[in-house]
Amino acid sequence: MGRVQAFETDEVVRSARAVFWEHGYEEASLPELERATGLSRSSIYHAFGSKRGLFDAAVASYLNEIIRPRLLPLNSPDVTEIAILDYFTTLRAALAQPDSQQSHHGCLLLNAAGAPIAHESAVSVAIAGYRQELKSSLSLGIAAHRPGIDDVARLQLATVLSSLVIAAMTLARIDKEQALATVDTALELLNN
Amino acid sequence: MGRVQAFETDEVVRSARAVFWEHGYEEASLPELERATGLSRSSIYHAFGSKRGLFDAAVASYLNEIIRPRLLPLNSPDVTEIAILDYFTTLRAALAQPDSQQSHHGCLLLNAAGAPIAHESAVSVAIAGYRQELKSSLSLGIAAHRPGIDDVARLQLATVLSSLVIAAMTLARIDKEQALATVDTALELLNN
DNA sequence: TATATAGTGGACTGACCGGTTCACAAAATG
DNA sequence: CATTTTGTGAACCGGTCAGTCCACTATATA
Repeated sequence: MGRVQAFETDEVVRSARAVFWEHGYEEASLPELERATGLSRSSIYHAFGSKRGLFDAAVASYLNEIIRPRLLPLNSPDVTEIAILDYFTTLRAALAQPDSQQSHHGCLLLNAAGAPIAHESAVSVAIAGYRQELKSSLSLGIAAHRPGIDDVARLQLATVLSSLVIAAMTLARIDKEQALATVDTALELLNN
Repeated sequence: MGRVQAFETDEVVRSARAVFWEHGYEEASLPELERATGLSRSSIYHAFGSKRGLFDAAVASYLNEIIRPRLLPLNSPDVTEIAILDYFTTLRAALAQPDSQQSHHGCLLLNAAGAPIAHESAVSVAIAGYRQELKSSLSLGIAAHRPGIDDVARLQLATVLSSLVIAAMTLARIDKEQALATVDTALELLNN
């Protein structure tokens, strides 16, 4: 029995995730990934197979650690009446925070949507799935927030709100004011 | 007096625009731009100064030839009651068309929003300006569509509709059904 | 000590990148 | 024909890329 793996895979993936989030898949270089993870390329290739393999792990990490925790309260069996308000308030706070990755780089997945990597089936499926998950979660939050709402109106509002999220994330690295104003519109719609 | 420039600058920029639209700034290579424009790199550099100079011209071309013509009816002094419905119907048709660039690649500017090039001030300013222009135009269309609407509601609806546009464009290269459904939601909101 | 595996560092492969240079050809005018 | 400008093609510069290879070191267990 030989040497045991010394690094934490999740920790390495988090570091790599930050690089992909900032630069995108294509512009994230091996030297930069080496620096961020603290591993040499031999170790990276041994653990993940390829740069693309590391990217796939980063996408999964992003969904599990950044996206889904924020959607959790909406997907809870006892989702509260204000869970959806909290979701947007939390999102707004994240976008407003001066030194957060969300604030500077928007959404890793939505950024990938506009990049060449989106042509990879697995990547576009992941992004499409994220959007559906977002809509579905918001729909549950809307139902809890407005118990009497009919299905058609609820799904429509879910489409609108998820689109406001996408727009805000897209604008995050372009114009902070417009991004925050977009989230504010979501909150206004919910408070009407 | 010597040789006259033989190529049409606008035509060259259109060809280059198609390459940047499909690949993004970073992944658009000089050889690919040479192939698409039919010019050698010497001529490209002579006419545009750099790859970035060509990209800037492509962005201007995109705004002037793709974006603004579609917003024109909304910005007209005698904007019709159904101009905004026409806008979304036309957008939907473009996204539904199997072999159009919009259908395959979404929006050149919004794709750039998630790319490293967005860190260039001039690029992010162009994207922020496009979003404001879109909102402003939609606001005019909303006013014509619903003459009695108050300012607050109109601006809110403009934010919502422009976000639906952004979401649809982002989803265009990811999931055609979701992209079209997003535009449908905009039309439903207007027909309520 | 032997065995087995993780991890490194750097050289290497083969390819490509944006941008520059320049001799030469093409084309327009005088 | 001379002059001037556009446009080409290819070599070149200096650099970078993802991925491979391998001798070597480190580490854990028996």
